[in-house]
Amino acid sequence: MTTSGERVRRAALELFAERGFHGTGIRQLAERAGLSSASLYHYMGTKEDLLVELMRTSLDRLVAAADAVLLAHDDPTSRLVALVRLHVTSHAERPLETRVVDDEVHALSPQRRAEVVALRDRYEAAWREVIDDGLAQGAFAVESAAVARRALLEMCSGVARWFDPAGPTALPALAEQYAGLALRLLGAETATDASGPRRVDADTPSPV
Amino acid sequence: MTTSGERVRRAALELFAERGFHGTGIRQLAERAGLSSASLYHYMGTKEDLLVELMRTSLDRLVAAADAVLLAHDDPTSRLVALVRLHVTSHAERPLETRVVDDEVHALSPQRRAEVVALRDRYEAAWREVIDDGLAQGAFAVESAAVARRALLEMCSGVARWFDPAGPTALPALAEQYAGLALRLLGAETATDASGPRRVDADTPSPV
DNA sequence: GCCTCTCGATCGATCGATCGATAGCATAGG
DNA sequence: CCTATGCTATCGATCGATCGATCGAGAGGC
Repeated sequence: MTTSGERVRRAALELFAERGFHGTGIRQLAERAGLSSASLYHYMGTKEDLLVELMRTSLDRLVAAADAVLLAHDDPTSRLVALVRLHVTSHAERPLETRVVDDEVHALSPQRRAEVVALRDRYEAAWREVIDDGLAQGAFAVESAAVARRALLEMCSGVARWFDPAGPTALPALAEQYAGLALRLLGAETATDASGPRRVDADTPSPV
Repeated sequence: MTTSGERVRRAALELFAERGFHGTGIRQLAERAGLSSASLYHYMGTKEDLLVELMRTSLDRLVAAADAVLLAHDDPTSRLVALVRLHVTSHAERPLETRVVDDEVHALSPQRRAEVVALRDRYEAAWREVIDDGLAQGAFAVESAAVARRALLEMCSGVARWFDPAGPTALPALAEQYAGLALRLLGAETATDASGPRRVDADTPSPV
């Protein structure tokens, strides 16, 4: 059984992802959730509160998963592979959440935005640590760690905008491809074979 | 001298990029342009017409520049480097245009969206051709041309969201870095040195 | 006397949000 | 067992504000 509260959140997720926060009206939200617009307010604060809640839920999970990755792995290469798998998998499996998080930050008031951005920064700090360590240890070789990190994050986030579960590439294979692309981009020394996927950490279960 | 029409377009560009299409009101637009909301309509059709015009202008330039790249270069490697330079440079120099194009497509009605998406697809077709050719000729080595193309485009587009002209990396150097990252990601055979920038085509002037 | 440009006033529609009321269900008091 | 009380869930009606857009009018140059 799904509760009305869950239906409200689901409706908001779908509509915010599809039409954007400002493009979604309270009445559309209510209709999608199967409620009147008045009843909506029994399950949420303001419309912005609802958006923040969706973002926080999504980012909390991502941050926790990233922390788990750092705990489960030691060397920068396997950590990076695990982070890429995590990011690609979660963006492909939850495109609505991640699209809302990535695209609707601008709709938040300054205070709420700061809160959400702080969470996002905490997540990206894991990437920063891994890439910096890899550079310091000589496992990676790039001119700028900051540039490489941003390039990698944007590249992996894009998956949420085009991945189709019914498409030619299954998700696990896609995550492996991205891990290989990321290692090559970083100049990882293990990347000598130009075409095959890299199986640095094949027996780790999907962390999301 | 700047005409009122130019000021309207500039205001729309800034506000659509900052607050989004649906987050920008006609009256904000007018205030930023230094006009009344009624006068606005002397220089535009509907608000959506204005958005489409901004997108088309930006995409037309991008498509023309990509076509010029294909004309000016023959082999896939130098073509790809030129495309990356073009994309990164234009996204860094015109972050407002590119953010509007990349983020506000969802605000368009189906017909207008189809028109804009067709333009964007025409641009991306240049990337597809270059990557497919490079794979066929053995210059690149990736599992999936489609995956690599999307990863590259997302990675390069992200520049518009964070590049700071006053930051530590100047734009030409950044474009070179991205060209190097892209070649490594594609498994280009020339990418043997792991750290230095690649100067495959250093004497081509910036095409945007 | 047209043509370009600008504006105040205002249109109907929709916005996010709140109100008081009602129905259903639980639990406690007699 | 009955009913009084209180809590959860729901809604129609409506609030003031703002939305995108239009109107007729005026100002100024050609």
